[in-house]
Amino acid sequence: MHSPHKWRHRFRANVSRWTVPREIILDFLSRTSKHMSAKEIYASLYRMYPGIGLTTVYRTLDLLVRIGLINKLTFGDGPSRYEFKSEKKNEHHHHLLCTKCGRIIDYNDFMGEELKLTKKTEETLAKKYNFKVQDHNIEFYGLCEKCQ
Amino acid sequence: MHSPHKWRHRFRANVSRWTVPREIILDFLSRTSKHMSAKEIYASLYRMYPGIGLTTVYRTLDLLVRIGLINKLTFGDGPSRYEFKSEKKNEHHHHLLCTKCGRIIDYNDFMGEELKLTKKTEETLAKKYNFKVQDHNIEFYGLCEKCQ
DNA sequence: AATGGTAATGAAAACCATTATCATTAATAA
DNA sequence: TTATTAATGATAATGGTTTTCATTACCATT
Ligand SMILES: [Mn+2]
Ligand SMILES: [Mn+2]
Ligand SMILES: [Zn+2]
Ligand SMILES: [Zn+2]
Repeated sequence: MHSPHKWRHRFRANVSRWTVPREIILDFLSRTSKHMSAKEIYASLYRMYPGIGLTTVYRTLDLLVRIGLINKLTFGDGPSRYEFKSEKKNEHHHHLLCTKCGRIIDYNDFMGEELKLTKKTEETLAKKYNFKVQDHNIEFYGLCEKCQ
Repeated sequence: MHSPHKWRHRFRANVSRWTVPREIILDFLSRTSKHMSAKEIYASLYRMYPGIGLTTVYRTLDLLVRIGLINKLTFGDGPSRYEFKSEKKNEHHHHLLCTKCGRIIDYNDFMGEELKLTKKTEETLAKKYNFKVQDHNIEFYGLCEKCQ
């Protein structure tokens, strides 16, 4: 697995080596739309690649977050979950979380309005609290179709 | 500690008993504006009430969240934090989180605009995904005054 | 006020996600 | 090819939270 790959340069730029486990994990995440925990990723990969340890999954996920290729999602219950971050600018999205069954729904409606609100908020909060906003997170809690 | 208290009926309504540890913990939270972890609450109470166990703090916090008297905040790093939920309608607020030092800043600017956005979002998402929104959370990540 | 049924408590152990350790392996530059 | 050193993976350790279980204390009913 030494073929040139579209993400290889991102690792170089971050003084990190392009390794087999990293490619496998990143490739796996890029092909799923699920929000998976480290253990779930480990288990999914185990059948095909039993050599990859859970520790390496954790370390790789941490690196991918630092590099900016994936998002780490921490909802109140259970383990952290991860999702591939699409490079397409219009695929920025947030989540609906079912408080009963735990279902996670992506949505990207209202991104225009949201951008307007967040931009305005960021500017004013920067002045008022001298706080430099880098990112934001919005989530809605409630009951999904099946659970209400 | 058997005096009638303004929160006592909330416990009754939830088939829960009004106990000394519960009153102490709730009273403590209602008097601080900090966002504290279970262990921090336990430690704060220990001097005056060394009889209250950490387990009871966890259980009481869980109950208070269920009853709706406090909020549980789970930022990615470290333990969950808790804050008293003000009964005043205009004190709904969100958080600015410093990614460097962990500082948490409350803000309640733009609540008008926010309400407009969230209401609109809730309505449309209810139709589109048949999802019944109960609550929402917004947070901004960045660098606080001291850390930039 | 006394009683009894049962929820709540607290100490300890268990649980579980995540991180640290360390000997071994493998990616990269020379 | 070789040397350097980052990355890996098995294992142990960590730390927040939950479970267990014997004891205590609410509180509805006498
Ligand atoms: Mn998503
Ligand atoms: Mn707050
Ligand atoms: Zn559901
Ligand atoms: Zn800071």
